[in-house]
Order: sequence, then structure tokens, then C-alpha cells
Amino acid sequence: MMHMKTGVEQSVYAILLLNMLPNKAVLPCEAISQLLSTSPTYFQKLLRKLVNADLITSVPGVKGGFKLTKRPENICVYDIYQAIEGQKSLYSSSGILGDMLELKQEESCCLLTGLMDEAEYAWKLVMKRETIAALAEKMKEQPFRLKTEELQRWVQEKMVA
Amino acid sequence: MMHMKTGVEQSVYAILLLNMLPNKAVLPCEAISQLLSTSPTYFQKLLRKLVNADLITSVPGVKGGFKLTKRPENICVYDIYQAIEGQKSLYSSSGILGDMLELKQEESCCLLTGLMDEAEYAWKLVMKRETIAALAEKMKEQPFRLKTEELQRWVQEKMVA
DNA sequence: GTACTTTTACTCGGATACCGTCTGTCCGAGTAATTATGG
DNA sequence: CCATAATTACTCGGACAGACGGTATCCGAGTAAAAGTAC
Repeated sequence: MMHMKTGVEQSVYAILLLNMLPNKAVLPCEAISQLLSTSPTYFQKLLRKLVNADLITSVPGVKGGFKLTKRPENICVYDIYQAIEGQKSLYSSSGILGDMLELKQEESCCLLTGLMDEAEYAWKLVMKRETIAALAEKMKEQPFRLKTEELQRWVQEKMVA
Repeated sequence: MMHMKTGVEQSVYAILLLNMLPNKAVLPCEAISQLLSTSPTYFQKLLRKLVNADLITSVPGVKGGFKLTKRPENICVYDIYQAIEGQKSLYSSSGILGDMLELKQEESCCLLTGLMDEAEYAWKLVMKRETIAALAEKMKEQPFRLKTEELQRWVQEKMVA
């Protein structure tokens, strides 16, 4: 129903978790997926997309796992969205007008494309504003503060190296 | 992949067609779907949604069909989008943060909802700007003008009453 | 010619099927730290 | 003790199954204009 996949939300929280790691430490997929109550094997594929987008780094082998590639100030919600959902537009013309008017292929002729692109741009602009650093700050505020500290301890416990 | 359905685009063009009708005249579903190269029986269900949204009116019986309910200046692209896609948000939290922090149900606790709502608002705002009247004007401009006049004649031919 | 019936051409709405995408699962392969083994 | 081999715990990536939503198809029902029929 034109809905954002849950993978985006999961990825955001995964990155917020990785942001709690001390330098050089990593968190294995298994631990994260357990906290997010999702399937480890599928969640790995999401992490893979984040790796491909150069948002996180993967370390193979025993004591392996994932960690952030960049500073949290340099990761915005849109980056994560794009990594998971790809760069396809929300709208792309099916060429109906072209068929209706029997135009040649080379004449691009959608009355909506320009408008929709603009709308999508406005939408993405808002997602580019919010960074992981800002979200992490919000987690430290009330009423999440206590629980977030608890979460920090959980991360310390599950992390390796 | 988080993509707008083609039904929205088809509906926009259908309404542009209905906008070409003289007063009191209607256009049957069969004719429209034929022009849009889509399945008549399914397209009827789209038209039904537009009727429910009070954008168009249906006339049953022989010489029946569909026509606009409002003036084209009072129909915007967003109205059509909403009629087809419903009013569900692009994003809705799956409550992951709540689970992670083990919060109670009543504490709404999604870090993304506020941001995403704002983004969606910006997106819809652009779609609310463009009216059917404006799109119809664009069709009368070059390089569509000649073909649009041809389309007008086609509508005259297929309309009833 | 008028009243009534039948036909016809539409809309209405439910049931169902197909297909692509998202999610979930399984498996074999790669990698590197740890442990075991042999001298 | 040191070098090498085996084990272990991860990531990597492909293949495949299940669920779900959008699209498409079929059917019977409702509705009203047109056509046919009876008197």
C-alpha cells in the first residue's frame, strides 16, 4: 500500500546500536537481530546493504561483526533509507500519456513526472535533516534515558574486541 | 519497492479525460480503459474509489458512465492519490524501539514517526498544488496541442447523453 | 398511441487467480581468531 | 616453546519458500434507457 519497509526502521535502530560501540569494537549480526526481534539470516542481508552503501563496515571471522564507517553526525536517515530501498523514485511514469497521444518514444510526455519528482525531493529533504547523532541525543533525553543506559550496558556485554 | 501504484497515474489521466466532457455528458468505463490500455473490470474498481472520494459521479444503466463531480480547479493530484492509495501513511512505526527499551504500550516511542510525518507532509503539499485544471492547460500547450485536440474529438465520439 | 414487458448496456461488488516484492529460511563458502597437535 | 593443523564463530551470497498487496478476470445483481408487444 505504498508503505516504507520495516527494514528501514530496523536499520536505523541497528545503526543507533552500532553508534553505542566504543572505538574498534564490533557487534555481530546475531546480537542485533536478537534485540530487534527479527530473523538473523534476513537481517544480515539488510546489514549487507548498509555495508554496500558504506555506512557500516563488516569484519569477518571469529570476533567479527559490524561497526559504523562514519561519524554519527555524517549519517542521516535518508542515507539509510536509500541504502535499503535503493534509489528508485517513488513515482515513475508508465508512459500512459505517450500511448494516449500516440507519441514517439523519444518525446518524454508525462504530466506528473516533474511534479512528483519535486514532491519526492521535498520528502527526502526532511529525511536528510535528521542525523544519527541527533537521534542518539533524543534517546538520552527523558523518558528514554534510563532505558537507554540499560541498552548501552547490553551493547558493552554483547560487543567483541 | 515503495513505489506508487500505476492506478494513481491511470486515475489522473482518466479524470483529465472526464474533464473534456461537455456538461451532463458521461463516459463509460469501457471507453476509458480502452484508451488507457488497461483491464476494464479492474479499472472499474479504480473508478469506484474515485466515486467514493466524491471526485467523480457514476450513472448506471444504458447511456451510463462517469463524469466529474467537481470543477477541475477544485481537484488536485493529491485528491486522486488519496482516493486510490487510501490515507495510510508512507511510514508507520513497527514499535521496535518500544520493544528494545521494553516500554509499556501507552508510551509512544518512535524516534522516526515525527520526522517521517513531516517528510510526508512536505511531499503531499507539492501534490496538493497541482490541479486538474492546470494539468489540462499543460496538455493544450506544445508539443501536445495537436494530439490533445485529437483526443478531444475521440471523447466527443465515445461519450453518451 | 399508450401501457406493459423484454432486451440491452451500463454500473456495482464479491470471489478468485496471478504475479512481483518483502520477509524468512537454508545451505555452502570465505575468513580469521582460537584451540589442538607434533616435534 | 614454536610451528602447523583443526576447530570455531563469524560474514558472504545464492537459492528457495511463504505471505502479502496490486493487478486482472469472472460472475451474478442492480439500474435505466431503448426496443418490442398488446390492446
